[in-house]
Amino acid sequence: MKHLQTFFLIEAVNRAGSIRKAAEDMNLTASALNRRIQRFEAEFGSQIFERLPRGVRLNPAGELVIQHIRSQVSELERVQNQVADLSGERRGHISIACSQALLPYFLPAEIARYREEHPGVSFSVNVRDRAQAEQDLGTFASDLALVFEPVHLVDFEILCSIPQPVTVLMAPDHPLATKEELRLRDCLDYDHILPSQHIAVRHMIETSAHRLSRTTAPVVETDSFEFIRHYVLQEKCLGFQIPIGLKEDPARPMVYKKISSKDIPIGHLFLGQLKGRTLPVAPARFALRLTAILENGLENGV
Amino acid sequence: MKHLQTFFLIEAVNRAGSIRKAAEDMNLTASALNRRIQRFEAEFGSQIFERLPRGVRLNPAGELVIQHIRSQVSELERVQNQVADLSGERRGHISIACSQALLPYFLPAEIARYREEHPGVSFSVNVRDRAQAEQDLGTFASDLALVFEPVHLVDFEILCSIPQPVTVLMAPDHPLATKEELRLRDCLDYDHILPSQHIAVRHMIETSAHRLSRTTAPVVETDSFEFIRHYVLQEKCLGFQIPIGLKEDPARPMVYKKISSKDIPIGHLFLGQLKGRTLPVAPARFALRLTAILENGLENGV
DNA sequence: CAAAAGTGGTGCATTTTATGCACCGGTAGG
DNA sequence: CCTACCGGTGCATAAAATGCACCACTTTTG
Repeated sequence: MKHLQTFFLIEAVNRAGSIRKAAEDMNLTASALNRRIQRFEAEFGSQIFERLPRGVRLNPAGELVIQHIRSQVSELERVQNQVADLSGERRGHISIACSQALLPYFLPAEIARYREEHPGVSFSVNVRDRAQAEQDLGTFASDLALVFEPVHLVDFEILCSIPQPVTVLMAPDHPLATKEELRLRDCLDYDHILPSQHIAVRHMIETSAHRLSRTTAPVVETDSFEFIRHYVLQEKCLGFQIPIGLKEDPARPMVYKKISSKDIPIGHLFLGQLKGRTLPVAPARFALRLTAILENGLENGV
Repeated sequence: MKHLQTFFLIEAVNRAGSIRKAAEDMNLTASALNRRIQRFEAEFGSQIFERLPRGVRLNPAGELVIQHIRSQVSELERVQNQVADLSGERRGHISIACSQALLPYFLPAEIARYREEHPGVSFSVNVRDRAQAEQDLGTFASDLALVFEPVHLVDFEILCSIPQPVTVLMAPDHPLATKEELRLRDCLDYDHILPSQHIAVRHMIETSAHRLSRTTAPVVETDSFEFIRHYVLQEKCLGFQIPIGLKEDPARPMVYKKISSKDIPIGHLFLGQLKGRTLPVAPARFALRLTAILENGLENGV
C-alpha cells in the first residue's frame, strides 16, 4: 500500500531511534527519509519527533500519531479481509498472545482444527506473560490474548473467561499422590519446583503461602512450564500449573491434583481483545469459536 | 494531507458517478484519475468500481472501502485536534445534524455560549429529518445528531434524551387559550396547521387521531416550523410543536399548551452519535455539555 | 584539548513517478 | 448510421522523490 509508506517510515524511525539508522533499515538515504518526516510534520501541523543530539524520539503528539498509524493499518487489513471474505474464500491472519499453559495442548489442537476448515487462514502464536500480552493488544501486535489472570484489565475487553484452579503435578509414586484433598501446607512440606516470580501461578501461591504464614522454598525455579512438567518425573518433587496445560499421557504417567480452593482462590483464564477495536473477520470468527469451546468445557478431563 | 489524495479522488468518483466528471471536479485529466483508480485497485487487491457503459459505480467491496475512507479521515482529524488540544488551545470543528425545533432558540444560544469560551471551535448546523440525521452520522457527515423521536436507532448511540410533549400553539384570543386541560379531540375540532408527513410530530398526531377514530384536516401543511409559528398569529388556527422550539416572546404574544399525555404519548428528544465511534475532542466536549444542560432542565419555561 | 564519530538538516543533479494529450474501442440513444 | 458519451492506453512531458556531497552541531574518545 503505497500511501501508507510514510507511516511505515515513521514507525521505522521510532524503532531505530534515529533517522539515519531507520534510513538504512528501509533502504533509503537519510536525506530522503529526513525530508519525508519533515514534510509529514508540515502537513500534519505539528512536530512528531523531538530532535535530540543522539537521534530523535517521539513527542506526545507523535505517540498519538503512531497509535493512529497502527490502528489505521489494522483497519485497512480488516477491510481487505472483509472484501476477501465476501468474494468467497475465507482468508486472513490471526495473531495470538498467550500464556505458556496454552502451548502444549489447547492452542495447537484448536488452531489445527480451525485450519482444517479454513486453510487460507494463517496464525502467529506469541508467548507473552500477562503484562506483555495486554501491551501487545494495545500496539496491534496481537489480535487476541489468551492469558491466565491478566493484570491491568484497562483496554482489555474480556470475550470470555473460564476457571482454572491451581493444580499440583507429581510422579505417581509421590507420597501425596494418594491423598484425598490436597492442601497447600502439605505441598510446601515437600520439595517443589515453581515458576518464576512474574508468572501468575507463582504469584497466587506466594500470596496464599503468606496468608498461611508459610514461605515457599523451591528447589528449582524456572520460566518454562515445559521444564516443570518434565522435571517432576526426574526428581521427586511437586510442580504447579493450571489444568489447560495438562493432559493424561499413558506414556508418561503423572498425577494431577487440584489444590483446595480454601487455600488458593480459583484463578481464571481470559480470552480478550483490545477494548473498542473491531477485529478483522478471521480473528473475530476464531474468537467466537474459542469462546464456544471454552464455555462448553474442555475435553482433557484434568 | 497528501497521502489521502487517492481517497478523496475515490470519493469524488463515487459522487460524480463517472471518472471523467470526477476528473473535472478535481482539476485532473480523466486519464490521470483513471490510472490512480486502477493503481489503487491493484494495490488493494480487488476492484472497487464496477464499470458500466455510462460510467462507474461502487461495488460491494467499494462500499466497504469508502466507509473505511470516511472513518480514516475522521480519525485523522480527531488525532490532529487531540494534538492541538494538548498544545493548549482548544480548537476543532463540530458538525451537528438536528431537527428544526432546535433552530430558533436552543442551538443558537448554546453554540454561541460555547464559542464564547472556545473561539477556536467552529460549527456546522445541518437541518435533517430524523432518518437523514442518522444517515449523516453513518457517513461521518455529522458528529452529533439532536433529533426528536429518531427512527432506526441502529448505529445510533444515545448520549442523552429528554421528554418533549407535543405542544399546541395558538393566538391568545383563540377559544382554547383559556381551557384547563387540552385534549386532542378538542384541537381537531378547530382549524389547524400541521407539519408534513415525515415530521415526527405529525406522525404522532396522526397515530393518536387514528386511535380516537378521528382524522386530521389541516388547513395548511408545511415543512417549516418557523412558518407554523408565524401563521397561527395570522389566521385563527392551532399549530403543533415541541417545547424546545418555543419561547415566550413579549413582542409576539402566543399561548402554548401541552396536549394531555392521555391522548398523545410523550415523545423524546435524543442526542446521539454514531455507535462505536470515538468522537474528536471538540464534539465530545460539546456533547457532554449539551447532555448536562438538557438533563438539568431547559431555561425557557414552556 | 582535539580528533572522531555520531546526529539532523540542506542545495543541487538525477531518477522515478505522476500527469496531460491524443487516441482507441465500446455502448447508448437518437 | 451517427453523435456523444464512457473507460482504457502509449508516449512525451512535468512534477516529485531520491541520492550525493556537504554543513553545523554534540558527544565520545584518544
